[in-house]
Amino acid sequence: MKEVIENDEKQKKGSRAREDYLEQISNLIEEKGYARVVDIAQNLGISQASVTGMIQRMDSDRLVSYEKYRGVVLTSDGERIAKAIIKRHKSLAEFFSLFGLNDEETYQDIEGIEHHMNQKTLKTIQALTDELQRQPALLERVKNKVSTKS
Amino acid sequence: MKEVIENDEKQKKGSRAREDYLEQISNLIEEKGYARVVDIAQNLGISQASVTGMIQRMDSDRLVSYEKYRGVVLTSDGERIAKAIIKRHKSLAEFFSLFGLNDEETYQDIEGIEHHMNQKTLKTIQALTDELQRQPALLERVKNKVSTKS
DNA sequence: ATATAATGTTAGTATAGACTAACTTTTATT
DNA sequence: AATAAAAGTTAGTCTATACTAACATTATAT
Repeated sequence: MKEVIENDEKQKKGSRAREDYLEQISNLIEEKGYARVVDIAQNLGISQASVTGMIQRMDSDRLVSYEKYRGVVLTSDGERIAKAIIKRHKSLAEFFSLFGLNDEETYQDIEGIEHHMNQKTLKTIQALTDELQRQPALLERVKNKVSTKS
Repeated sequence: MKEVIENDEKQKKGSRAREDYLEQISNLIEEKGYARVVDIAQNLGISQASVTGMIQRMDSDRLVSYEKYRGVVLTSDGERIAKAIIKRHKSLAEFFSLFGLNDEETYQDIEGIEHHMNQKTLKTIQALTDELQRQPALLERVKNKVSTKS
């Protein structure tokens, strides 16, 4: 019984949508010092009303702290999740940009992928990035392989 | 007007859930020659009733062809999408298994990731896999880096 | 061939997350 | 301070996808 409730909560806290909100909120606070509904909506490409609804739910889940007409701030849980997702995003972006993959399409890929990557997998990507950065010749060979692929 | 309809259709056909169904159905047909509701449900970890409902919707979308109490088969559209997603799955599985990442956790990662990877990104992964397979020493260096990472 | 088990379907329900329209509050401009 | 614009909220709706319970069909075993 308890198990089920805990699983549900974990599921909710870590949902794709919530992670996207947390990422944007964190970025906005970083950039401008605050996160407004209108900007979150803009960055996520959804309506303001949807954002208001979601941040209310996220407040119930203790991911953010919200007071009507005032801004949103991250709780420690929210902060932790946001940091993790942003770190993943950066690692993936760095990895793909090695190959000149940093257009809009790849950005979409990253946004999709970043939610599904555990620590171990992420570390492998990071190690690979590191190695490729140290070996430009190797990187070139791989890049060449991509363009001449079947 | 037309744009909107086309986008909606594309969205529906390519949804995460539908891709998962197509992948499992294709795998089942490959393995056993047919795809039963009970097996699809089993493989996806959901109820039989949910599968029945979904394959009915997928029949409307022309992703599968379905007749009550008879099996499900893939249409050419379904086949095409299934092939693409399975190819992505295999490429990713091959890549990660290079690093000994092929446990249950990584499998989950792959299932999440495979839906969000365009052709260009996939080719890069494949080229990298190829290069690492040809250079065991390089692979070892990267693997070693992972285990001694901060 | 009938009883039982396995499989499949229907009907009704729930939930997450989006939407629009209408309304309220806050901020900016004169 | 009055008003217009911008931002935020509420209420109600929609869709995708899952669920359970009850029922229907098909397959299996005696």
